[in-house]
Amino acid sequence: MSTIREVAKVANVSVATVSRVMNEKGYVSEKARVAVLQAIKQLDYRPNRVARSLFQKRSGLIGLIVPDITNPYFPQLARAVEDMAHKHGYQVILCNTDEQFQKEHEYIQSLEAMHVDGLIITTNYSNNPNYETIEVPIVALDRVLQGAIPTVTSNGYDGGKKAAQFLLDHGADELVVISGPSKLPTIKKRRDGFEEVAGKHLVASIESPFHFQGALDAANYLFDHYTCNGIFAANDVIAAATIQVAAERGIAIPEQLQVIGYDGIELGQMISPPLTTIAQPIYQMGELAAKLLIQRIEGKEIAAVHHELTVEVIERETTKRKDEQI
Amino acid sequence: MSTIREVAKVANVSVATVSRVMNEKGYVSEKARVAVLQAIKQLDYRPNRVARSLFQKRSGLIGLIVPDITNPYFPQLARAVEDMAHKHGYQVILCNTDEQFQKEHEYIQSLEAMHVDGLIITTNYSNNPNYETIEVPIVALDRVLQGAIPTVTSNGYDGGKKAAQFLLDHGADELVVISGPSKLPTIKKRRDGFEEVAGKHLVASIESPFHFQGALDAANYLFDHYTCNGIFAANDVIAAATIQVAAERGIAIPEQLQVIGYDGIELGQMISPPLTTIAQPIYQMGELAAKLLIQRIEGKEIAAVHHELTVEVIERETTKRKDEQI
DNA sequence: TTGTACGCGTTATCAC
DNA sequence: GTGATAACGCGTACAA
Repeated sequence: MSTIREVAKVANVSVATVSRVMNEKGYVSEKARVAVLQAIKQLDYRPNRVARSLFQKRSGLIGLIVPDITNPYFPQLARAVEDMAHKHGYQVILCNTDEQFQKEHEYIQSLEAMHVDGLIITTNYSNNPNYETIEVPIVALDRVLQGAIPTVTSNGYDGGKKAAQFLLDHGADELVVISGPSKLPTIKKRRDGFEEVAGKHLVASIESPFHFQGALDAANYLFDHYTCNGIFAANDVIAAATIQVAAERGIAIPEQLQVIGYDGIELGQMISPPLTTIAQPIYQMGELAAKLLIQRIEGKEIAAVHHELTVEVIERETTKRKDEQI
Repeated sequence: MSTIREVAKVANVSVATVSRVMNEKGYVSEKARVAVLQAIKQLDYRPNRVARSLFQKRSGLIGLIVPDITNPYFPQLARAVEDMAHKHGYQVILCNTDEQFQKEHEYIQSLEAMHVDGLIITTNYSNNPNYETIEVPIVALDRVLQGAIPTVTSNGYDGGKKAAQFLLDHGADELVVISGPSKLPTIKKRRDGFEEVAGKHLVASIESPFHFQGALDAANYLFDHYTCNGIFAANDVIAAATIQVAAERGIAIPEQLQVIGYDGIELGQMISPPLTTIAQPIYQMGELAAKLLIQRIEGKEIAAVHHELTVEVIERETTKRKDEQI
């Protein structure tokens, strides 16, 4: 890899001139310009981003911290973040915390030490007081962080209410919610909204991990202990596990049991029957988070507001048709 | 963020001493050591990785280039790579090429310019002659690159053969393979293996994109033009789409049609009926690729060999039981 | 219009 | 044992 000095030598100018040509700053004669351009091409010169970062104190890197990349929700989010970042000339460093506080902490330290320009965080631990001490700009995505940190989520409370209303409207009257870990505020809201509308029709409210294997256990527990005809799962993976277990037990969906998920990931279309779900605008959420972050990075003061995007029901085949319910 | 100079000042020593303490190199008196440690703690000093990279010419970063992170196969791979990298003190930069040559090229340039220590590449374009000119160590994962580049794949040829044999053994005698883009050598092998064993039982061989939507189209095309009772899909996503379309058309699986996928991603367990598939050792592949890369980075000369891991059939419910077939 | 020289934060090589 | 000091490659005052 050649350096700016070699280019200067080949072009018979000084490094300053090369730099000026590269960054299109300051005056440089046409003759020098073409000589430099020529030399750059000849040597396949690309500026060393490390040295540049050191000087400029910006790295062009955005850290994206997710709890579990094998949960398909996060790749879709990551994809949106990456697209937007790429569009603005940033690169994304993706880190997996495994839901472990320790790993999250390590990654944040590490990313700060490598001078990322900003951080998008989709994990949170209520007992973590550190976010306020982080010097780089942060945006929280899908989860809510303490402190004055801009946040992007979907309206889970409304989503929960819509799910309950939808099930009731379609003839289910014994409702269950399989929530995720309720220590996550965004998750708790989904359950709260659901329970409020479900009212006296609520049969049970249980918790499940987000990963498929754990959700299978939760679903088995549910069917062992309760009977119901309408289930709201806190995410689509849990819904898929629920459907899987129902199928094993010979419970007909949607005839005997209606299921509605949350997220709107592609998985919902892949399973049979295709999943009715409360869809978050995942791509927009990722884009918005990235956009907010980049604005902050580039100096615009943005309010530490909470952006709560609306969700909508996508009706597929794990719920009854309106005309079937009668 | 405080610098080494500030630490030196607080501890009343020179920066050299601080550096020695940090890196545990060279002699330093116990008294100086505790003073430095004390100062480091007090200032919450962490060395600037950018400056360190500039000097050492290593960044502690590994670039991982994938074609599509929303295809669940790649997150599982990424997860393995990341775990192994993390274990050795490296961080992973994940980049999405969208199967576009242009983006891949940009990312590689960019990653080189930021002095990543190595590259793991899971995309390839037969018309890309550039890999040989890249200066950092490279390992190819799941795809085969030209030039003397170590490669990790699964034995797709054997996988294809196993799939055909399995279908034949379970009573299917009109076989179809829905392959992925055949310009990818690893994909082509799966098809070749299948076709060889299928022999005169092969009814059709069609191609499909890897993403779900495209695979739906391919499956519809298939059912419009051919009849068959055994399908081998080049990956699990295509298999899921095929099953979806079959369900829509009222084709009973596995009674009328048996389906076998390839990959062994978690999705296979999530769909109904659960998917019989040729499982790659995904996690091991990711680990191995990362391990090979790190070995090369750290100076060990490793042969540019092709590591081809074995695959195995995971029998689930999209194929008939042996005892049912009669 | 162009070149010299310095600083960014770190590590390594010398003298002391 | 320890402290100056010279790199690493880049960008930019400032002088020419």
